[in-house]
Amino acid sequence: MLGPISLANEALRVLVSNAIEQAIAKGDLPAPANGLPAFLIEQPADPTHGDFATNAAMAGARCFGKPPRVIAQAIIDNLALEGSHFSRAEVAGPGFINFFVSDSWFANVVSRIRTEGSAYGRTDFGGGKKVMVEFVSANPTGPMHMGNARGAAIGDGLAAALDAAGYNVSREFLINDAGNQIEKFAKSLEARYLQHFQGEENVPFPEDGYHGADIKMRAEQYIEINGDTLLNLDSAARKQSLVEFALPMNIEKMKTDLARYRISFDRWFSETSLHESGAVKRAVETLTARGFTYEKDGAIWYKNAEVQTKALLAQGKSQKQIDQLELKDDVLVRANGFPTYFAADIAYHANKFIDRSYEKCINVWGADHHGHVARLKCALDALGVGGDKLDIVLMQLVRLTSGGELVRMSKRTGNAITLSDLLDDVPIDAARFFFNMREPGSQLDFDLDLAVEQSNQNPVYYVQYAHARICSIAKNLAAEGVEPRSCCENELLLLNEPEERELIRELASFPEEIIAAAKNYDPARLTHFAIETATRFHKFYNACRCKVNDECLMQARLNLCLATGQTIKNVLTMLKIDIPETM
RNA sequence: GCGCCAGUAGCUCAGCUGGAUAGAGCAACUGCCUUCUAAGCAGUAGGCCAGGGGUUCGAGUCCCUUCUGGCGCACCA
Repeated sequence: MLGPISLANEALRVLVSNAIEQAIAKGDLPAPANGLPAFLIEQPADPTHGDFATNAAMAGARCFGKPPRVIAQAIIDNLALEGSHFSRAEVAGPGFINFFVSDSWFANVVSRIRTEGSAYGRTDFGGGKKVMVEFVSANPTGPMHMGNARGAAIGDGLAAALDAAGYNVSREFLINDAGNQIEKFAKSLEARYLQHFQGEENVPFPEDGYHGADIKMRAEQYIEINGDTLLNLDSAARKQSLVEFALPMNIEKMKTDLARYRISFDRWFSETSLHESGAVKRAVETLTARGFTYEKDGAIWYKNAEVQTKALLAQGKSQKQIDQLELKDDVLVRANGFPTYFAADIAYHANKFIDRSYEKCINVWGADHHGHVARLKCALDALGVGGDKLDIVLMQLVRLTSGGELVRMSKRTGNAITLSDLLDDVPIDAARFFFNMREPGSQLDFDLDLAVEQSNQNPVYYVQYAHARICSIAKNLAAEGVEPRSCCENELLLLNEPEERELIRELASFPEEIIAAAKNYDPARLTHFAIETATRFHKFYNACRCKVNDECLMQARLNLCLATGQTIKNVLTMLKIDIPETM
């Protein structure tokens, strides 16, 4: 089932195509040599230009060898609009053909929303395709930061859009509980532990260690429970005990923070499990068997330069352009026998696509990882997995501002602001909405003051307010004994004020907006839609009263209000934002 | 040096994959509550879409180039 806009689009495409063929058959237009021109159906920004428009006449100017306006008239003369959702068509501007939908189309939109209820907006566009969105995947050695907060909101919003667009979606968090940063974590914990007993000045802190207060806190927590029992152990055993104590606590903290942020993952996937199961080893072996590795300086290397060069040549890049990239090979297994993160990542994605048969995987990454994208995709091709099934959403970083100034540190802790700090200060609704207001690719300034402020400046309240107003209208009418009932088409046809039409038009675009959000990996479309819908409702509210003497008109407007409320509820539910009935 | 992302009103940003007179919000100014929530609405003002070339019926949108900013070019992840 498609949305009302798509249905009209498709119908219109057929009508215009038929009209062109009819015009040619009748001799109104010459038969083109190279087939019919490709044309677009679009929605004009200005409502006086109709509800839909096509550029068919302008697109066909060359192949028909006539001025666009003449072609447009020939198409209109051959249109068969009877029985369609369109009432009339006219030539406009340089040769657009503007179409006006019939009144019944608007009436149908309202009754459709009322019938579909919480399902309105959902389509089967995705055809149940199995997709995964992997997001956050924060380093478990410390607390989550603002970038994770944005990634969390974007990933969850994207997953919601894909779900509503008819995909079978899973949300996943990769726990990087292996590799070098865990070793750094261990060394840092050990140093803090020893410092507690032997004095800070007597125990050097590792230069590349984690200096955050959270490390010290975990060491102290360990001491509180287990005391000085680790002092007599060798370093390896000591570090193991500390990591086994601290890591689960950090992971648990991430889970509670994210739960507070209203995000739940279908799976928390452990990187360690890939090493333990032999999956990483197998991935390296497969690449070796396919001839994509070699040994040098005791390490196993992956022939990245060769594989990527081949891919770039296939894309039409010149050898000279490729030479400038100075592509380098990558280590898969270090000289000390430990696999690199790159090897683990290859194995992880093989696991997603082969072992778990995902048809598409989308990873939300910070922009600082972009250098990794092409490499990983090509490596998956080399492995025979199909790198084109992996898409990466690169998200630019977040800057916090307050009073127009950049905020770098939390006043409370003196450390970088964490997700936990953010959630203490900013309402969850505001945070979720804000982080989904900009497309992932643009840098984001997060204004702390604005997010906290409960005023008209804060768009999330603007949207919620529209819903609360609708609830209030229904409540007031109910108090006078007016209960909503379903309206017949003739009653809904009374909704013909410009503000009513504008509102309905916006509501009708919801399914398409969800599909666009899913297709473009841009959940910001959902917040934009929510704001635009609220705007049109507020305009309608000021122009049209629901409480009127004409019972039919009153019911029709009440139905429109309820349809609007339902739509706002549906979009806010996707974003996991509260839907208050009073404010 | 090479690559990726961006540059639109004083500020924060949209601009529906090339369409008609470039739009919102904030900040400034002017109006609208004895009738469904004024967290709202209506209006005024604000622009060389970073600069320059090109592609075509038509460019903020696509290509080339210069400038500016962010990020990246590890046996880190």
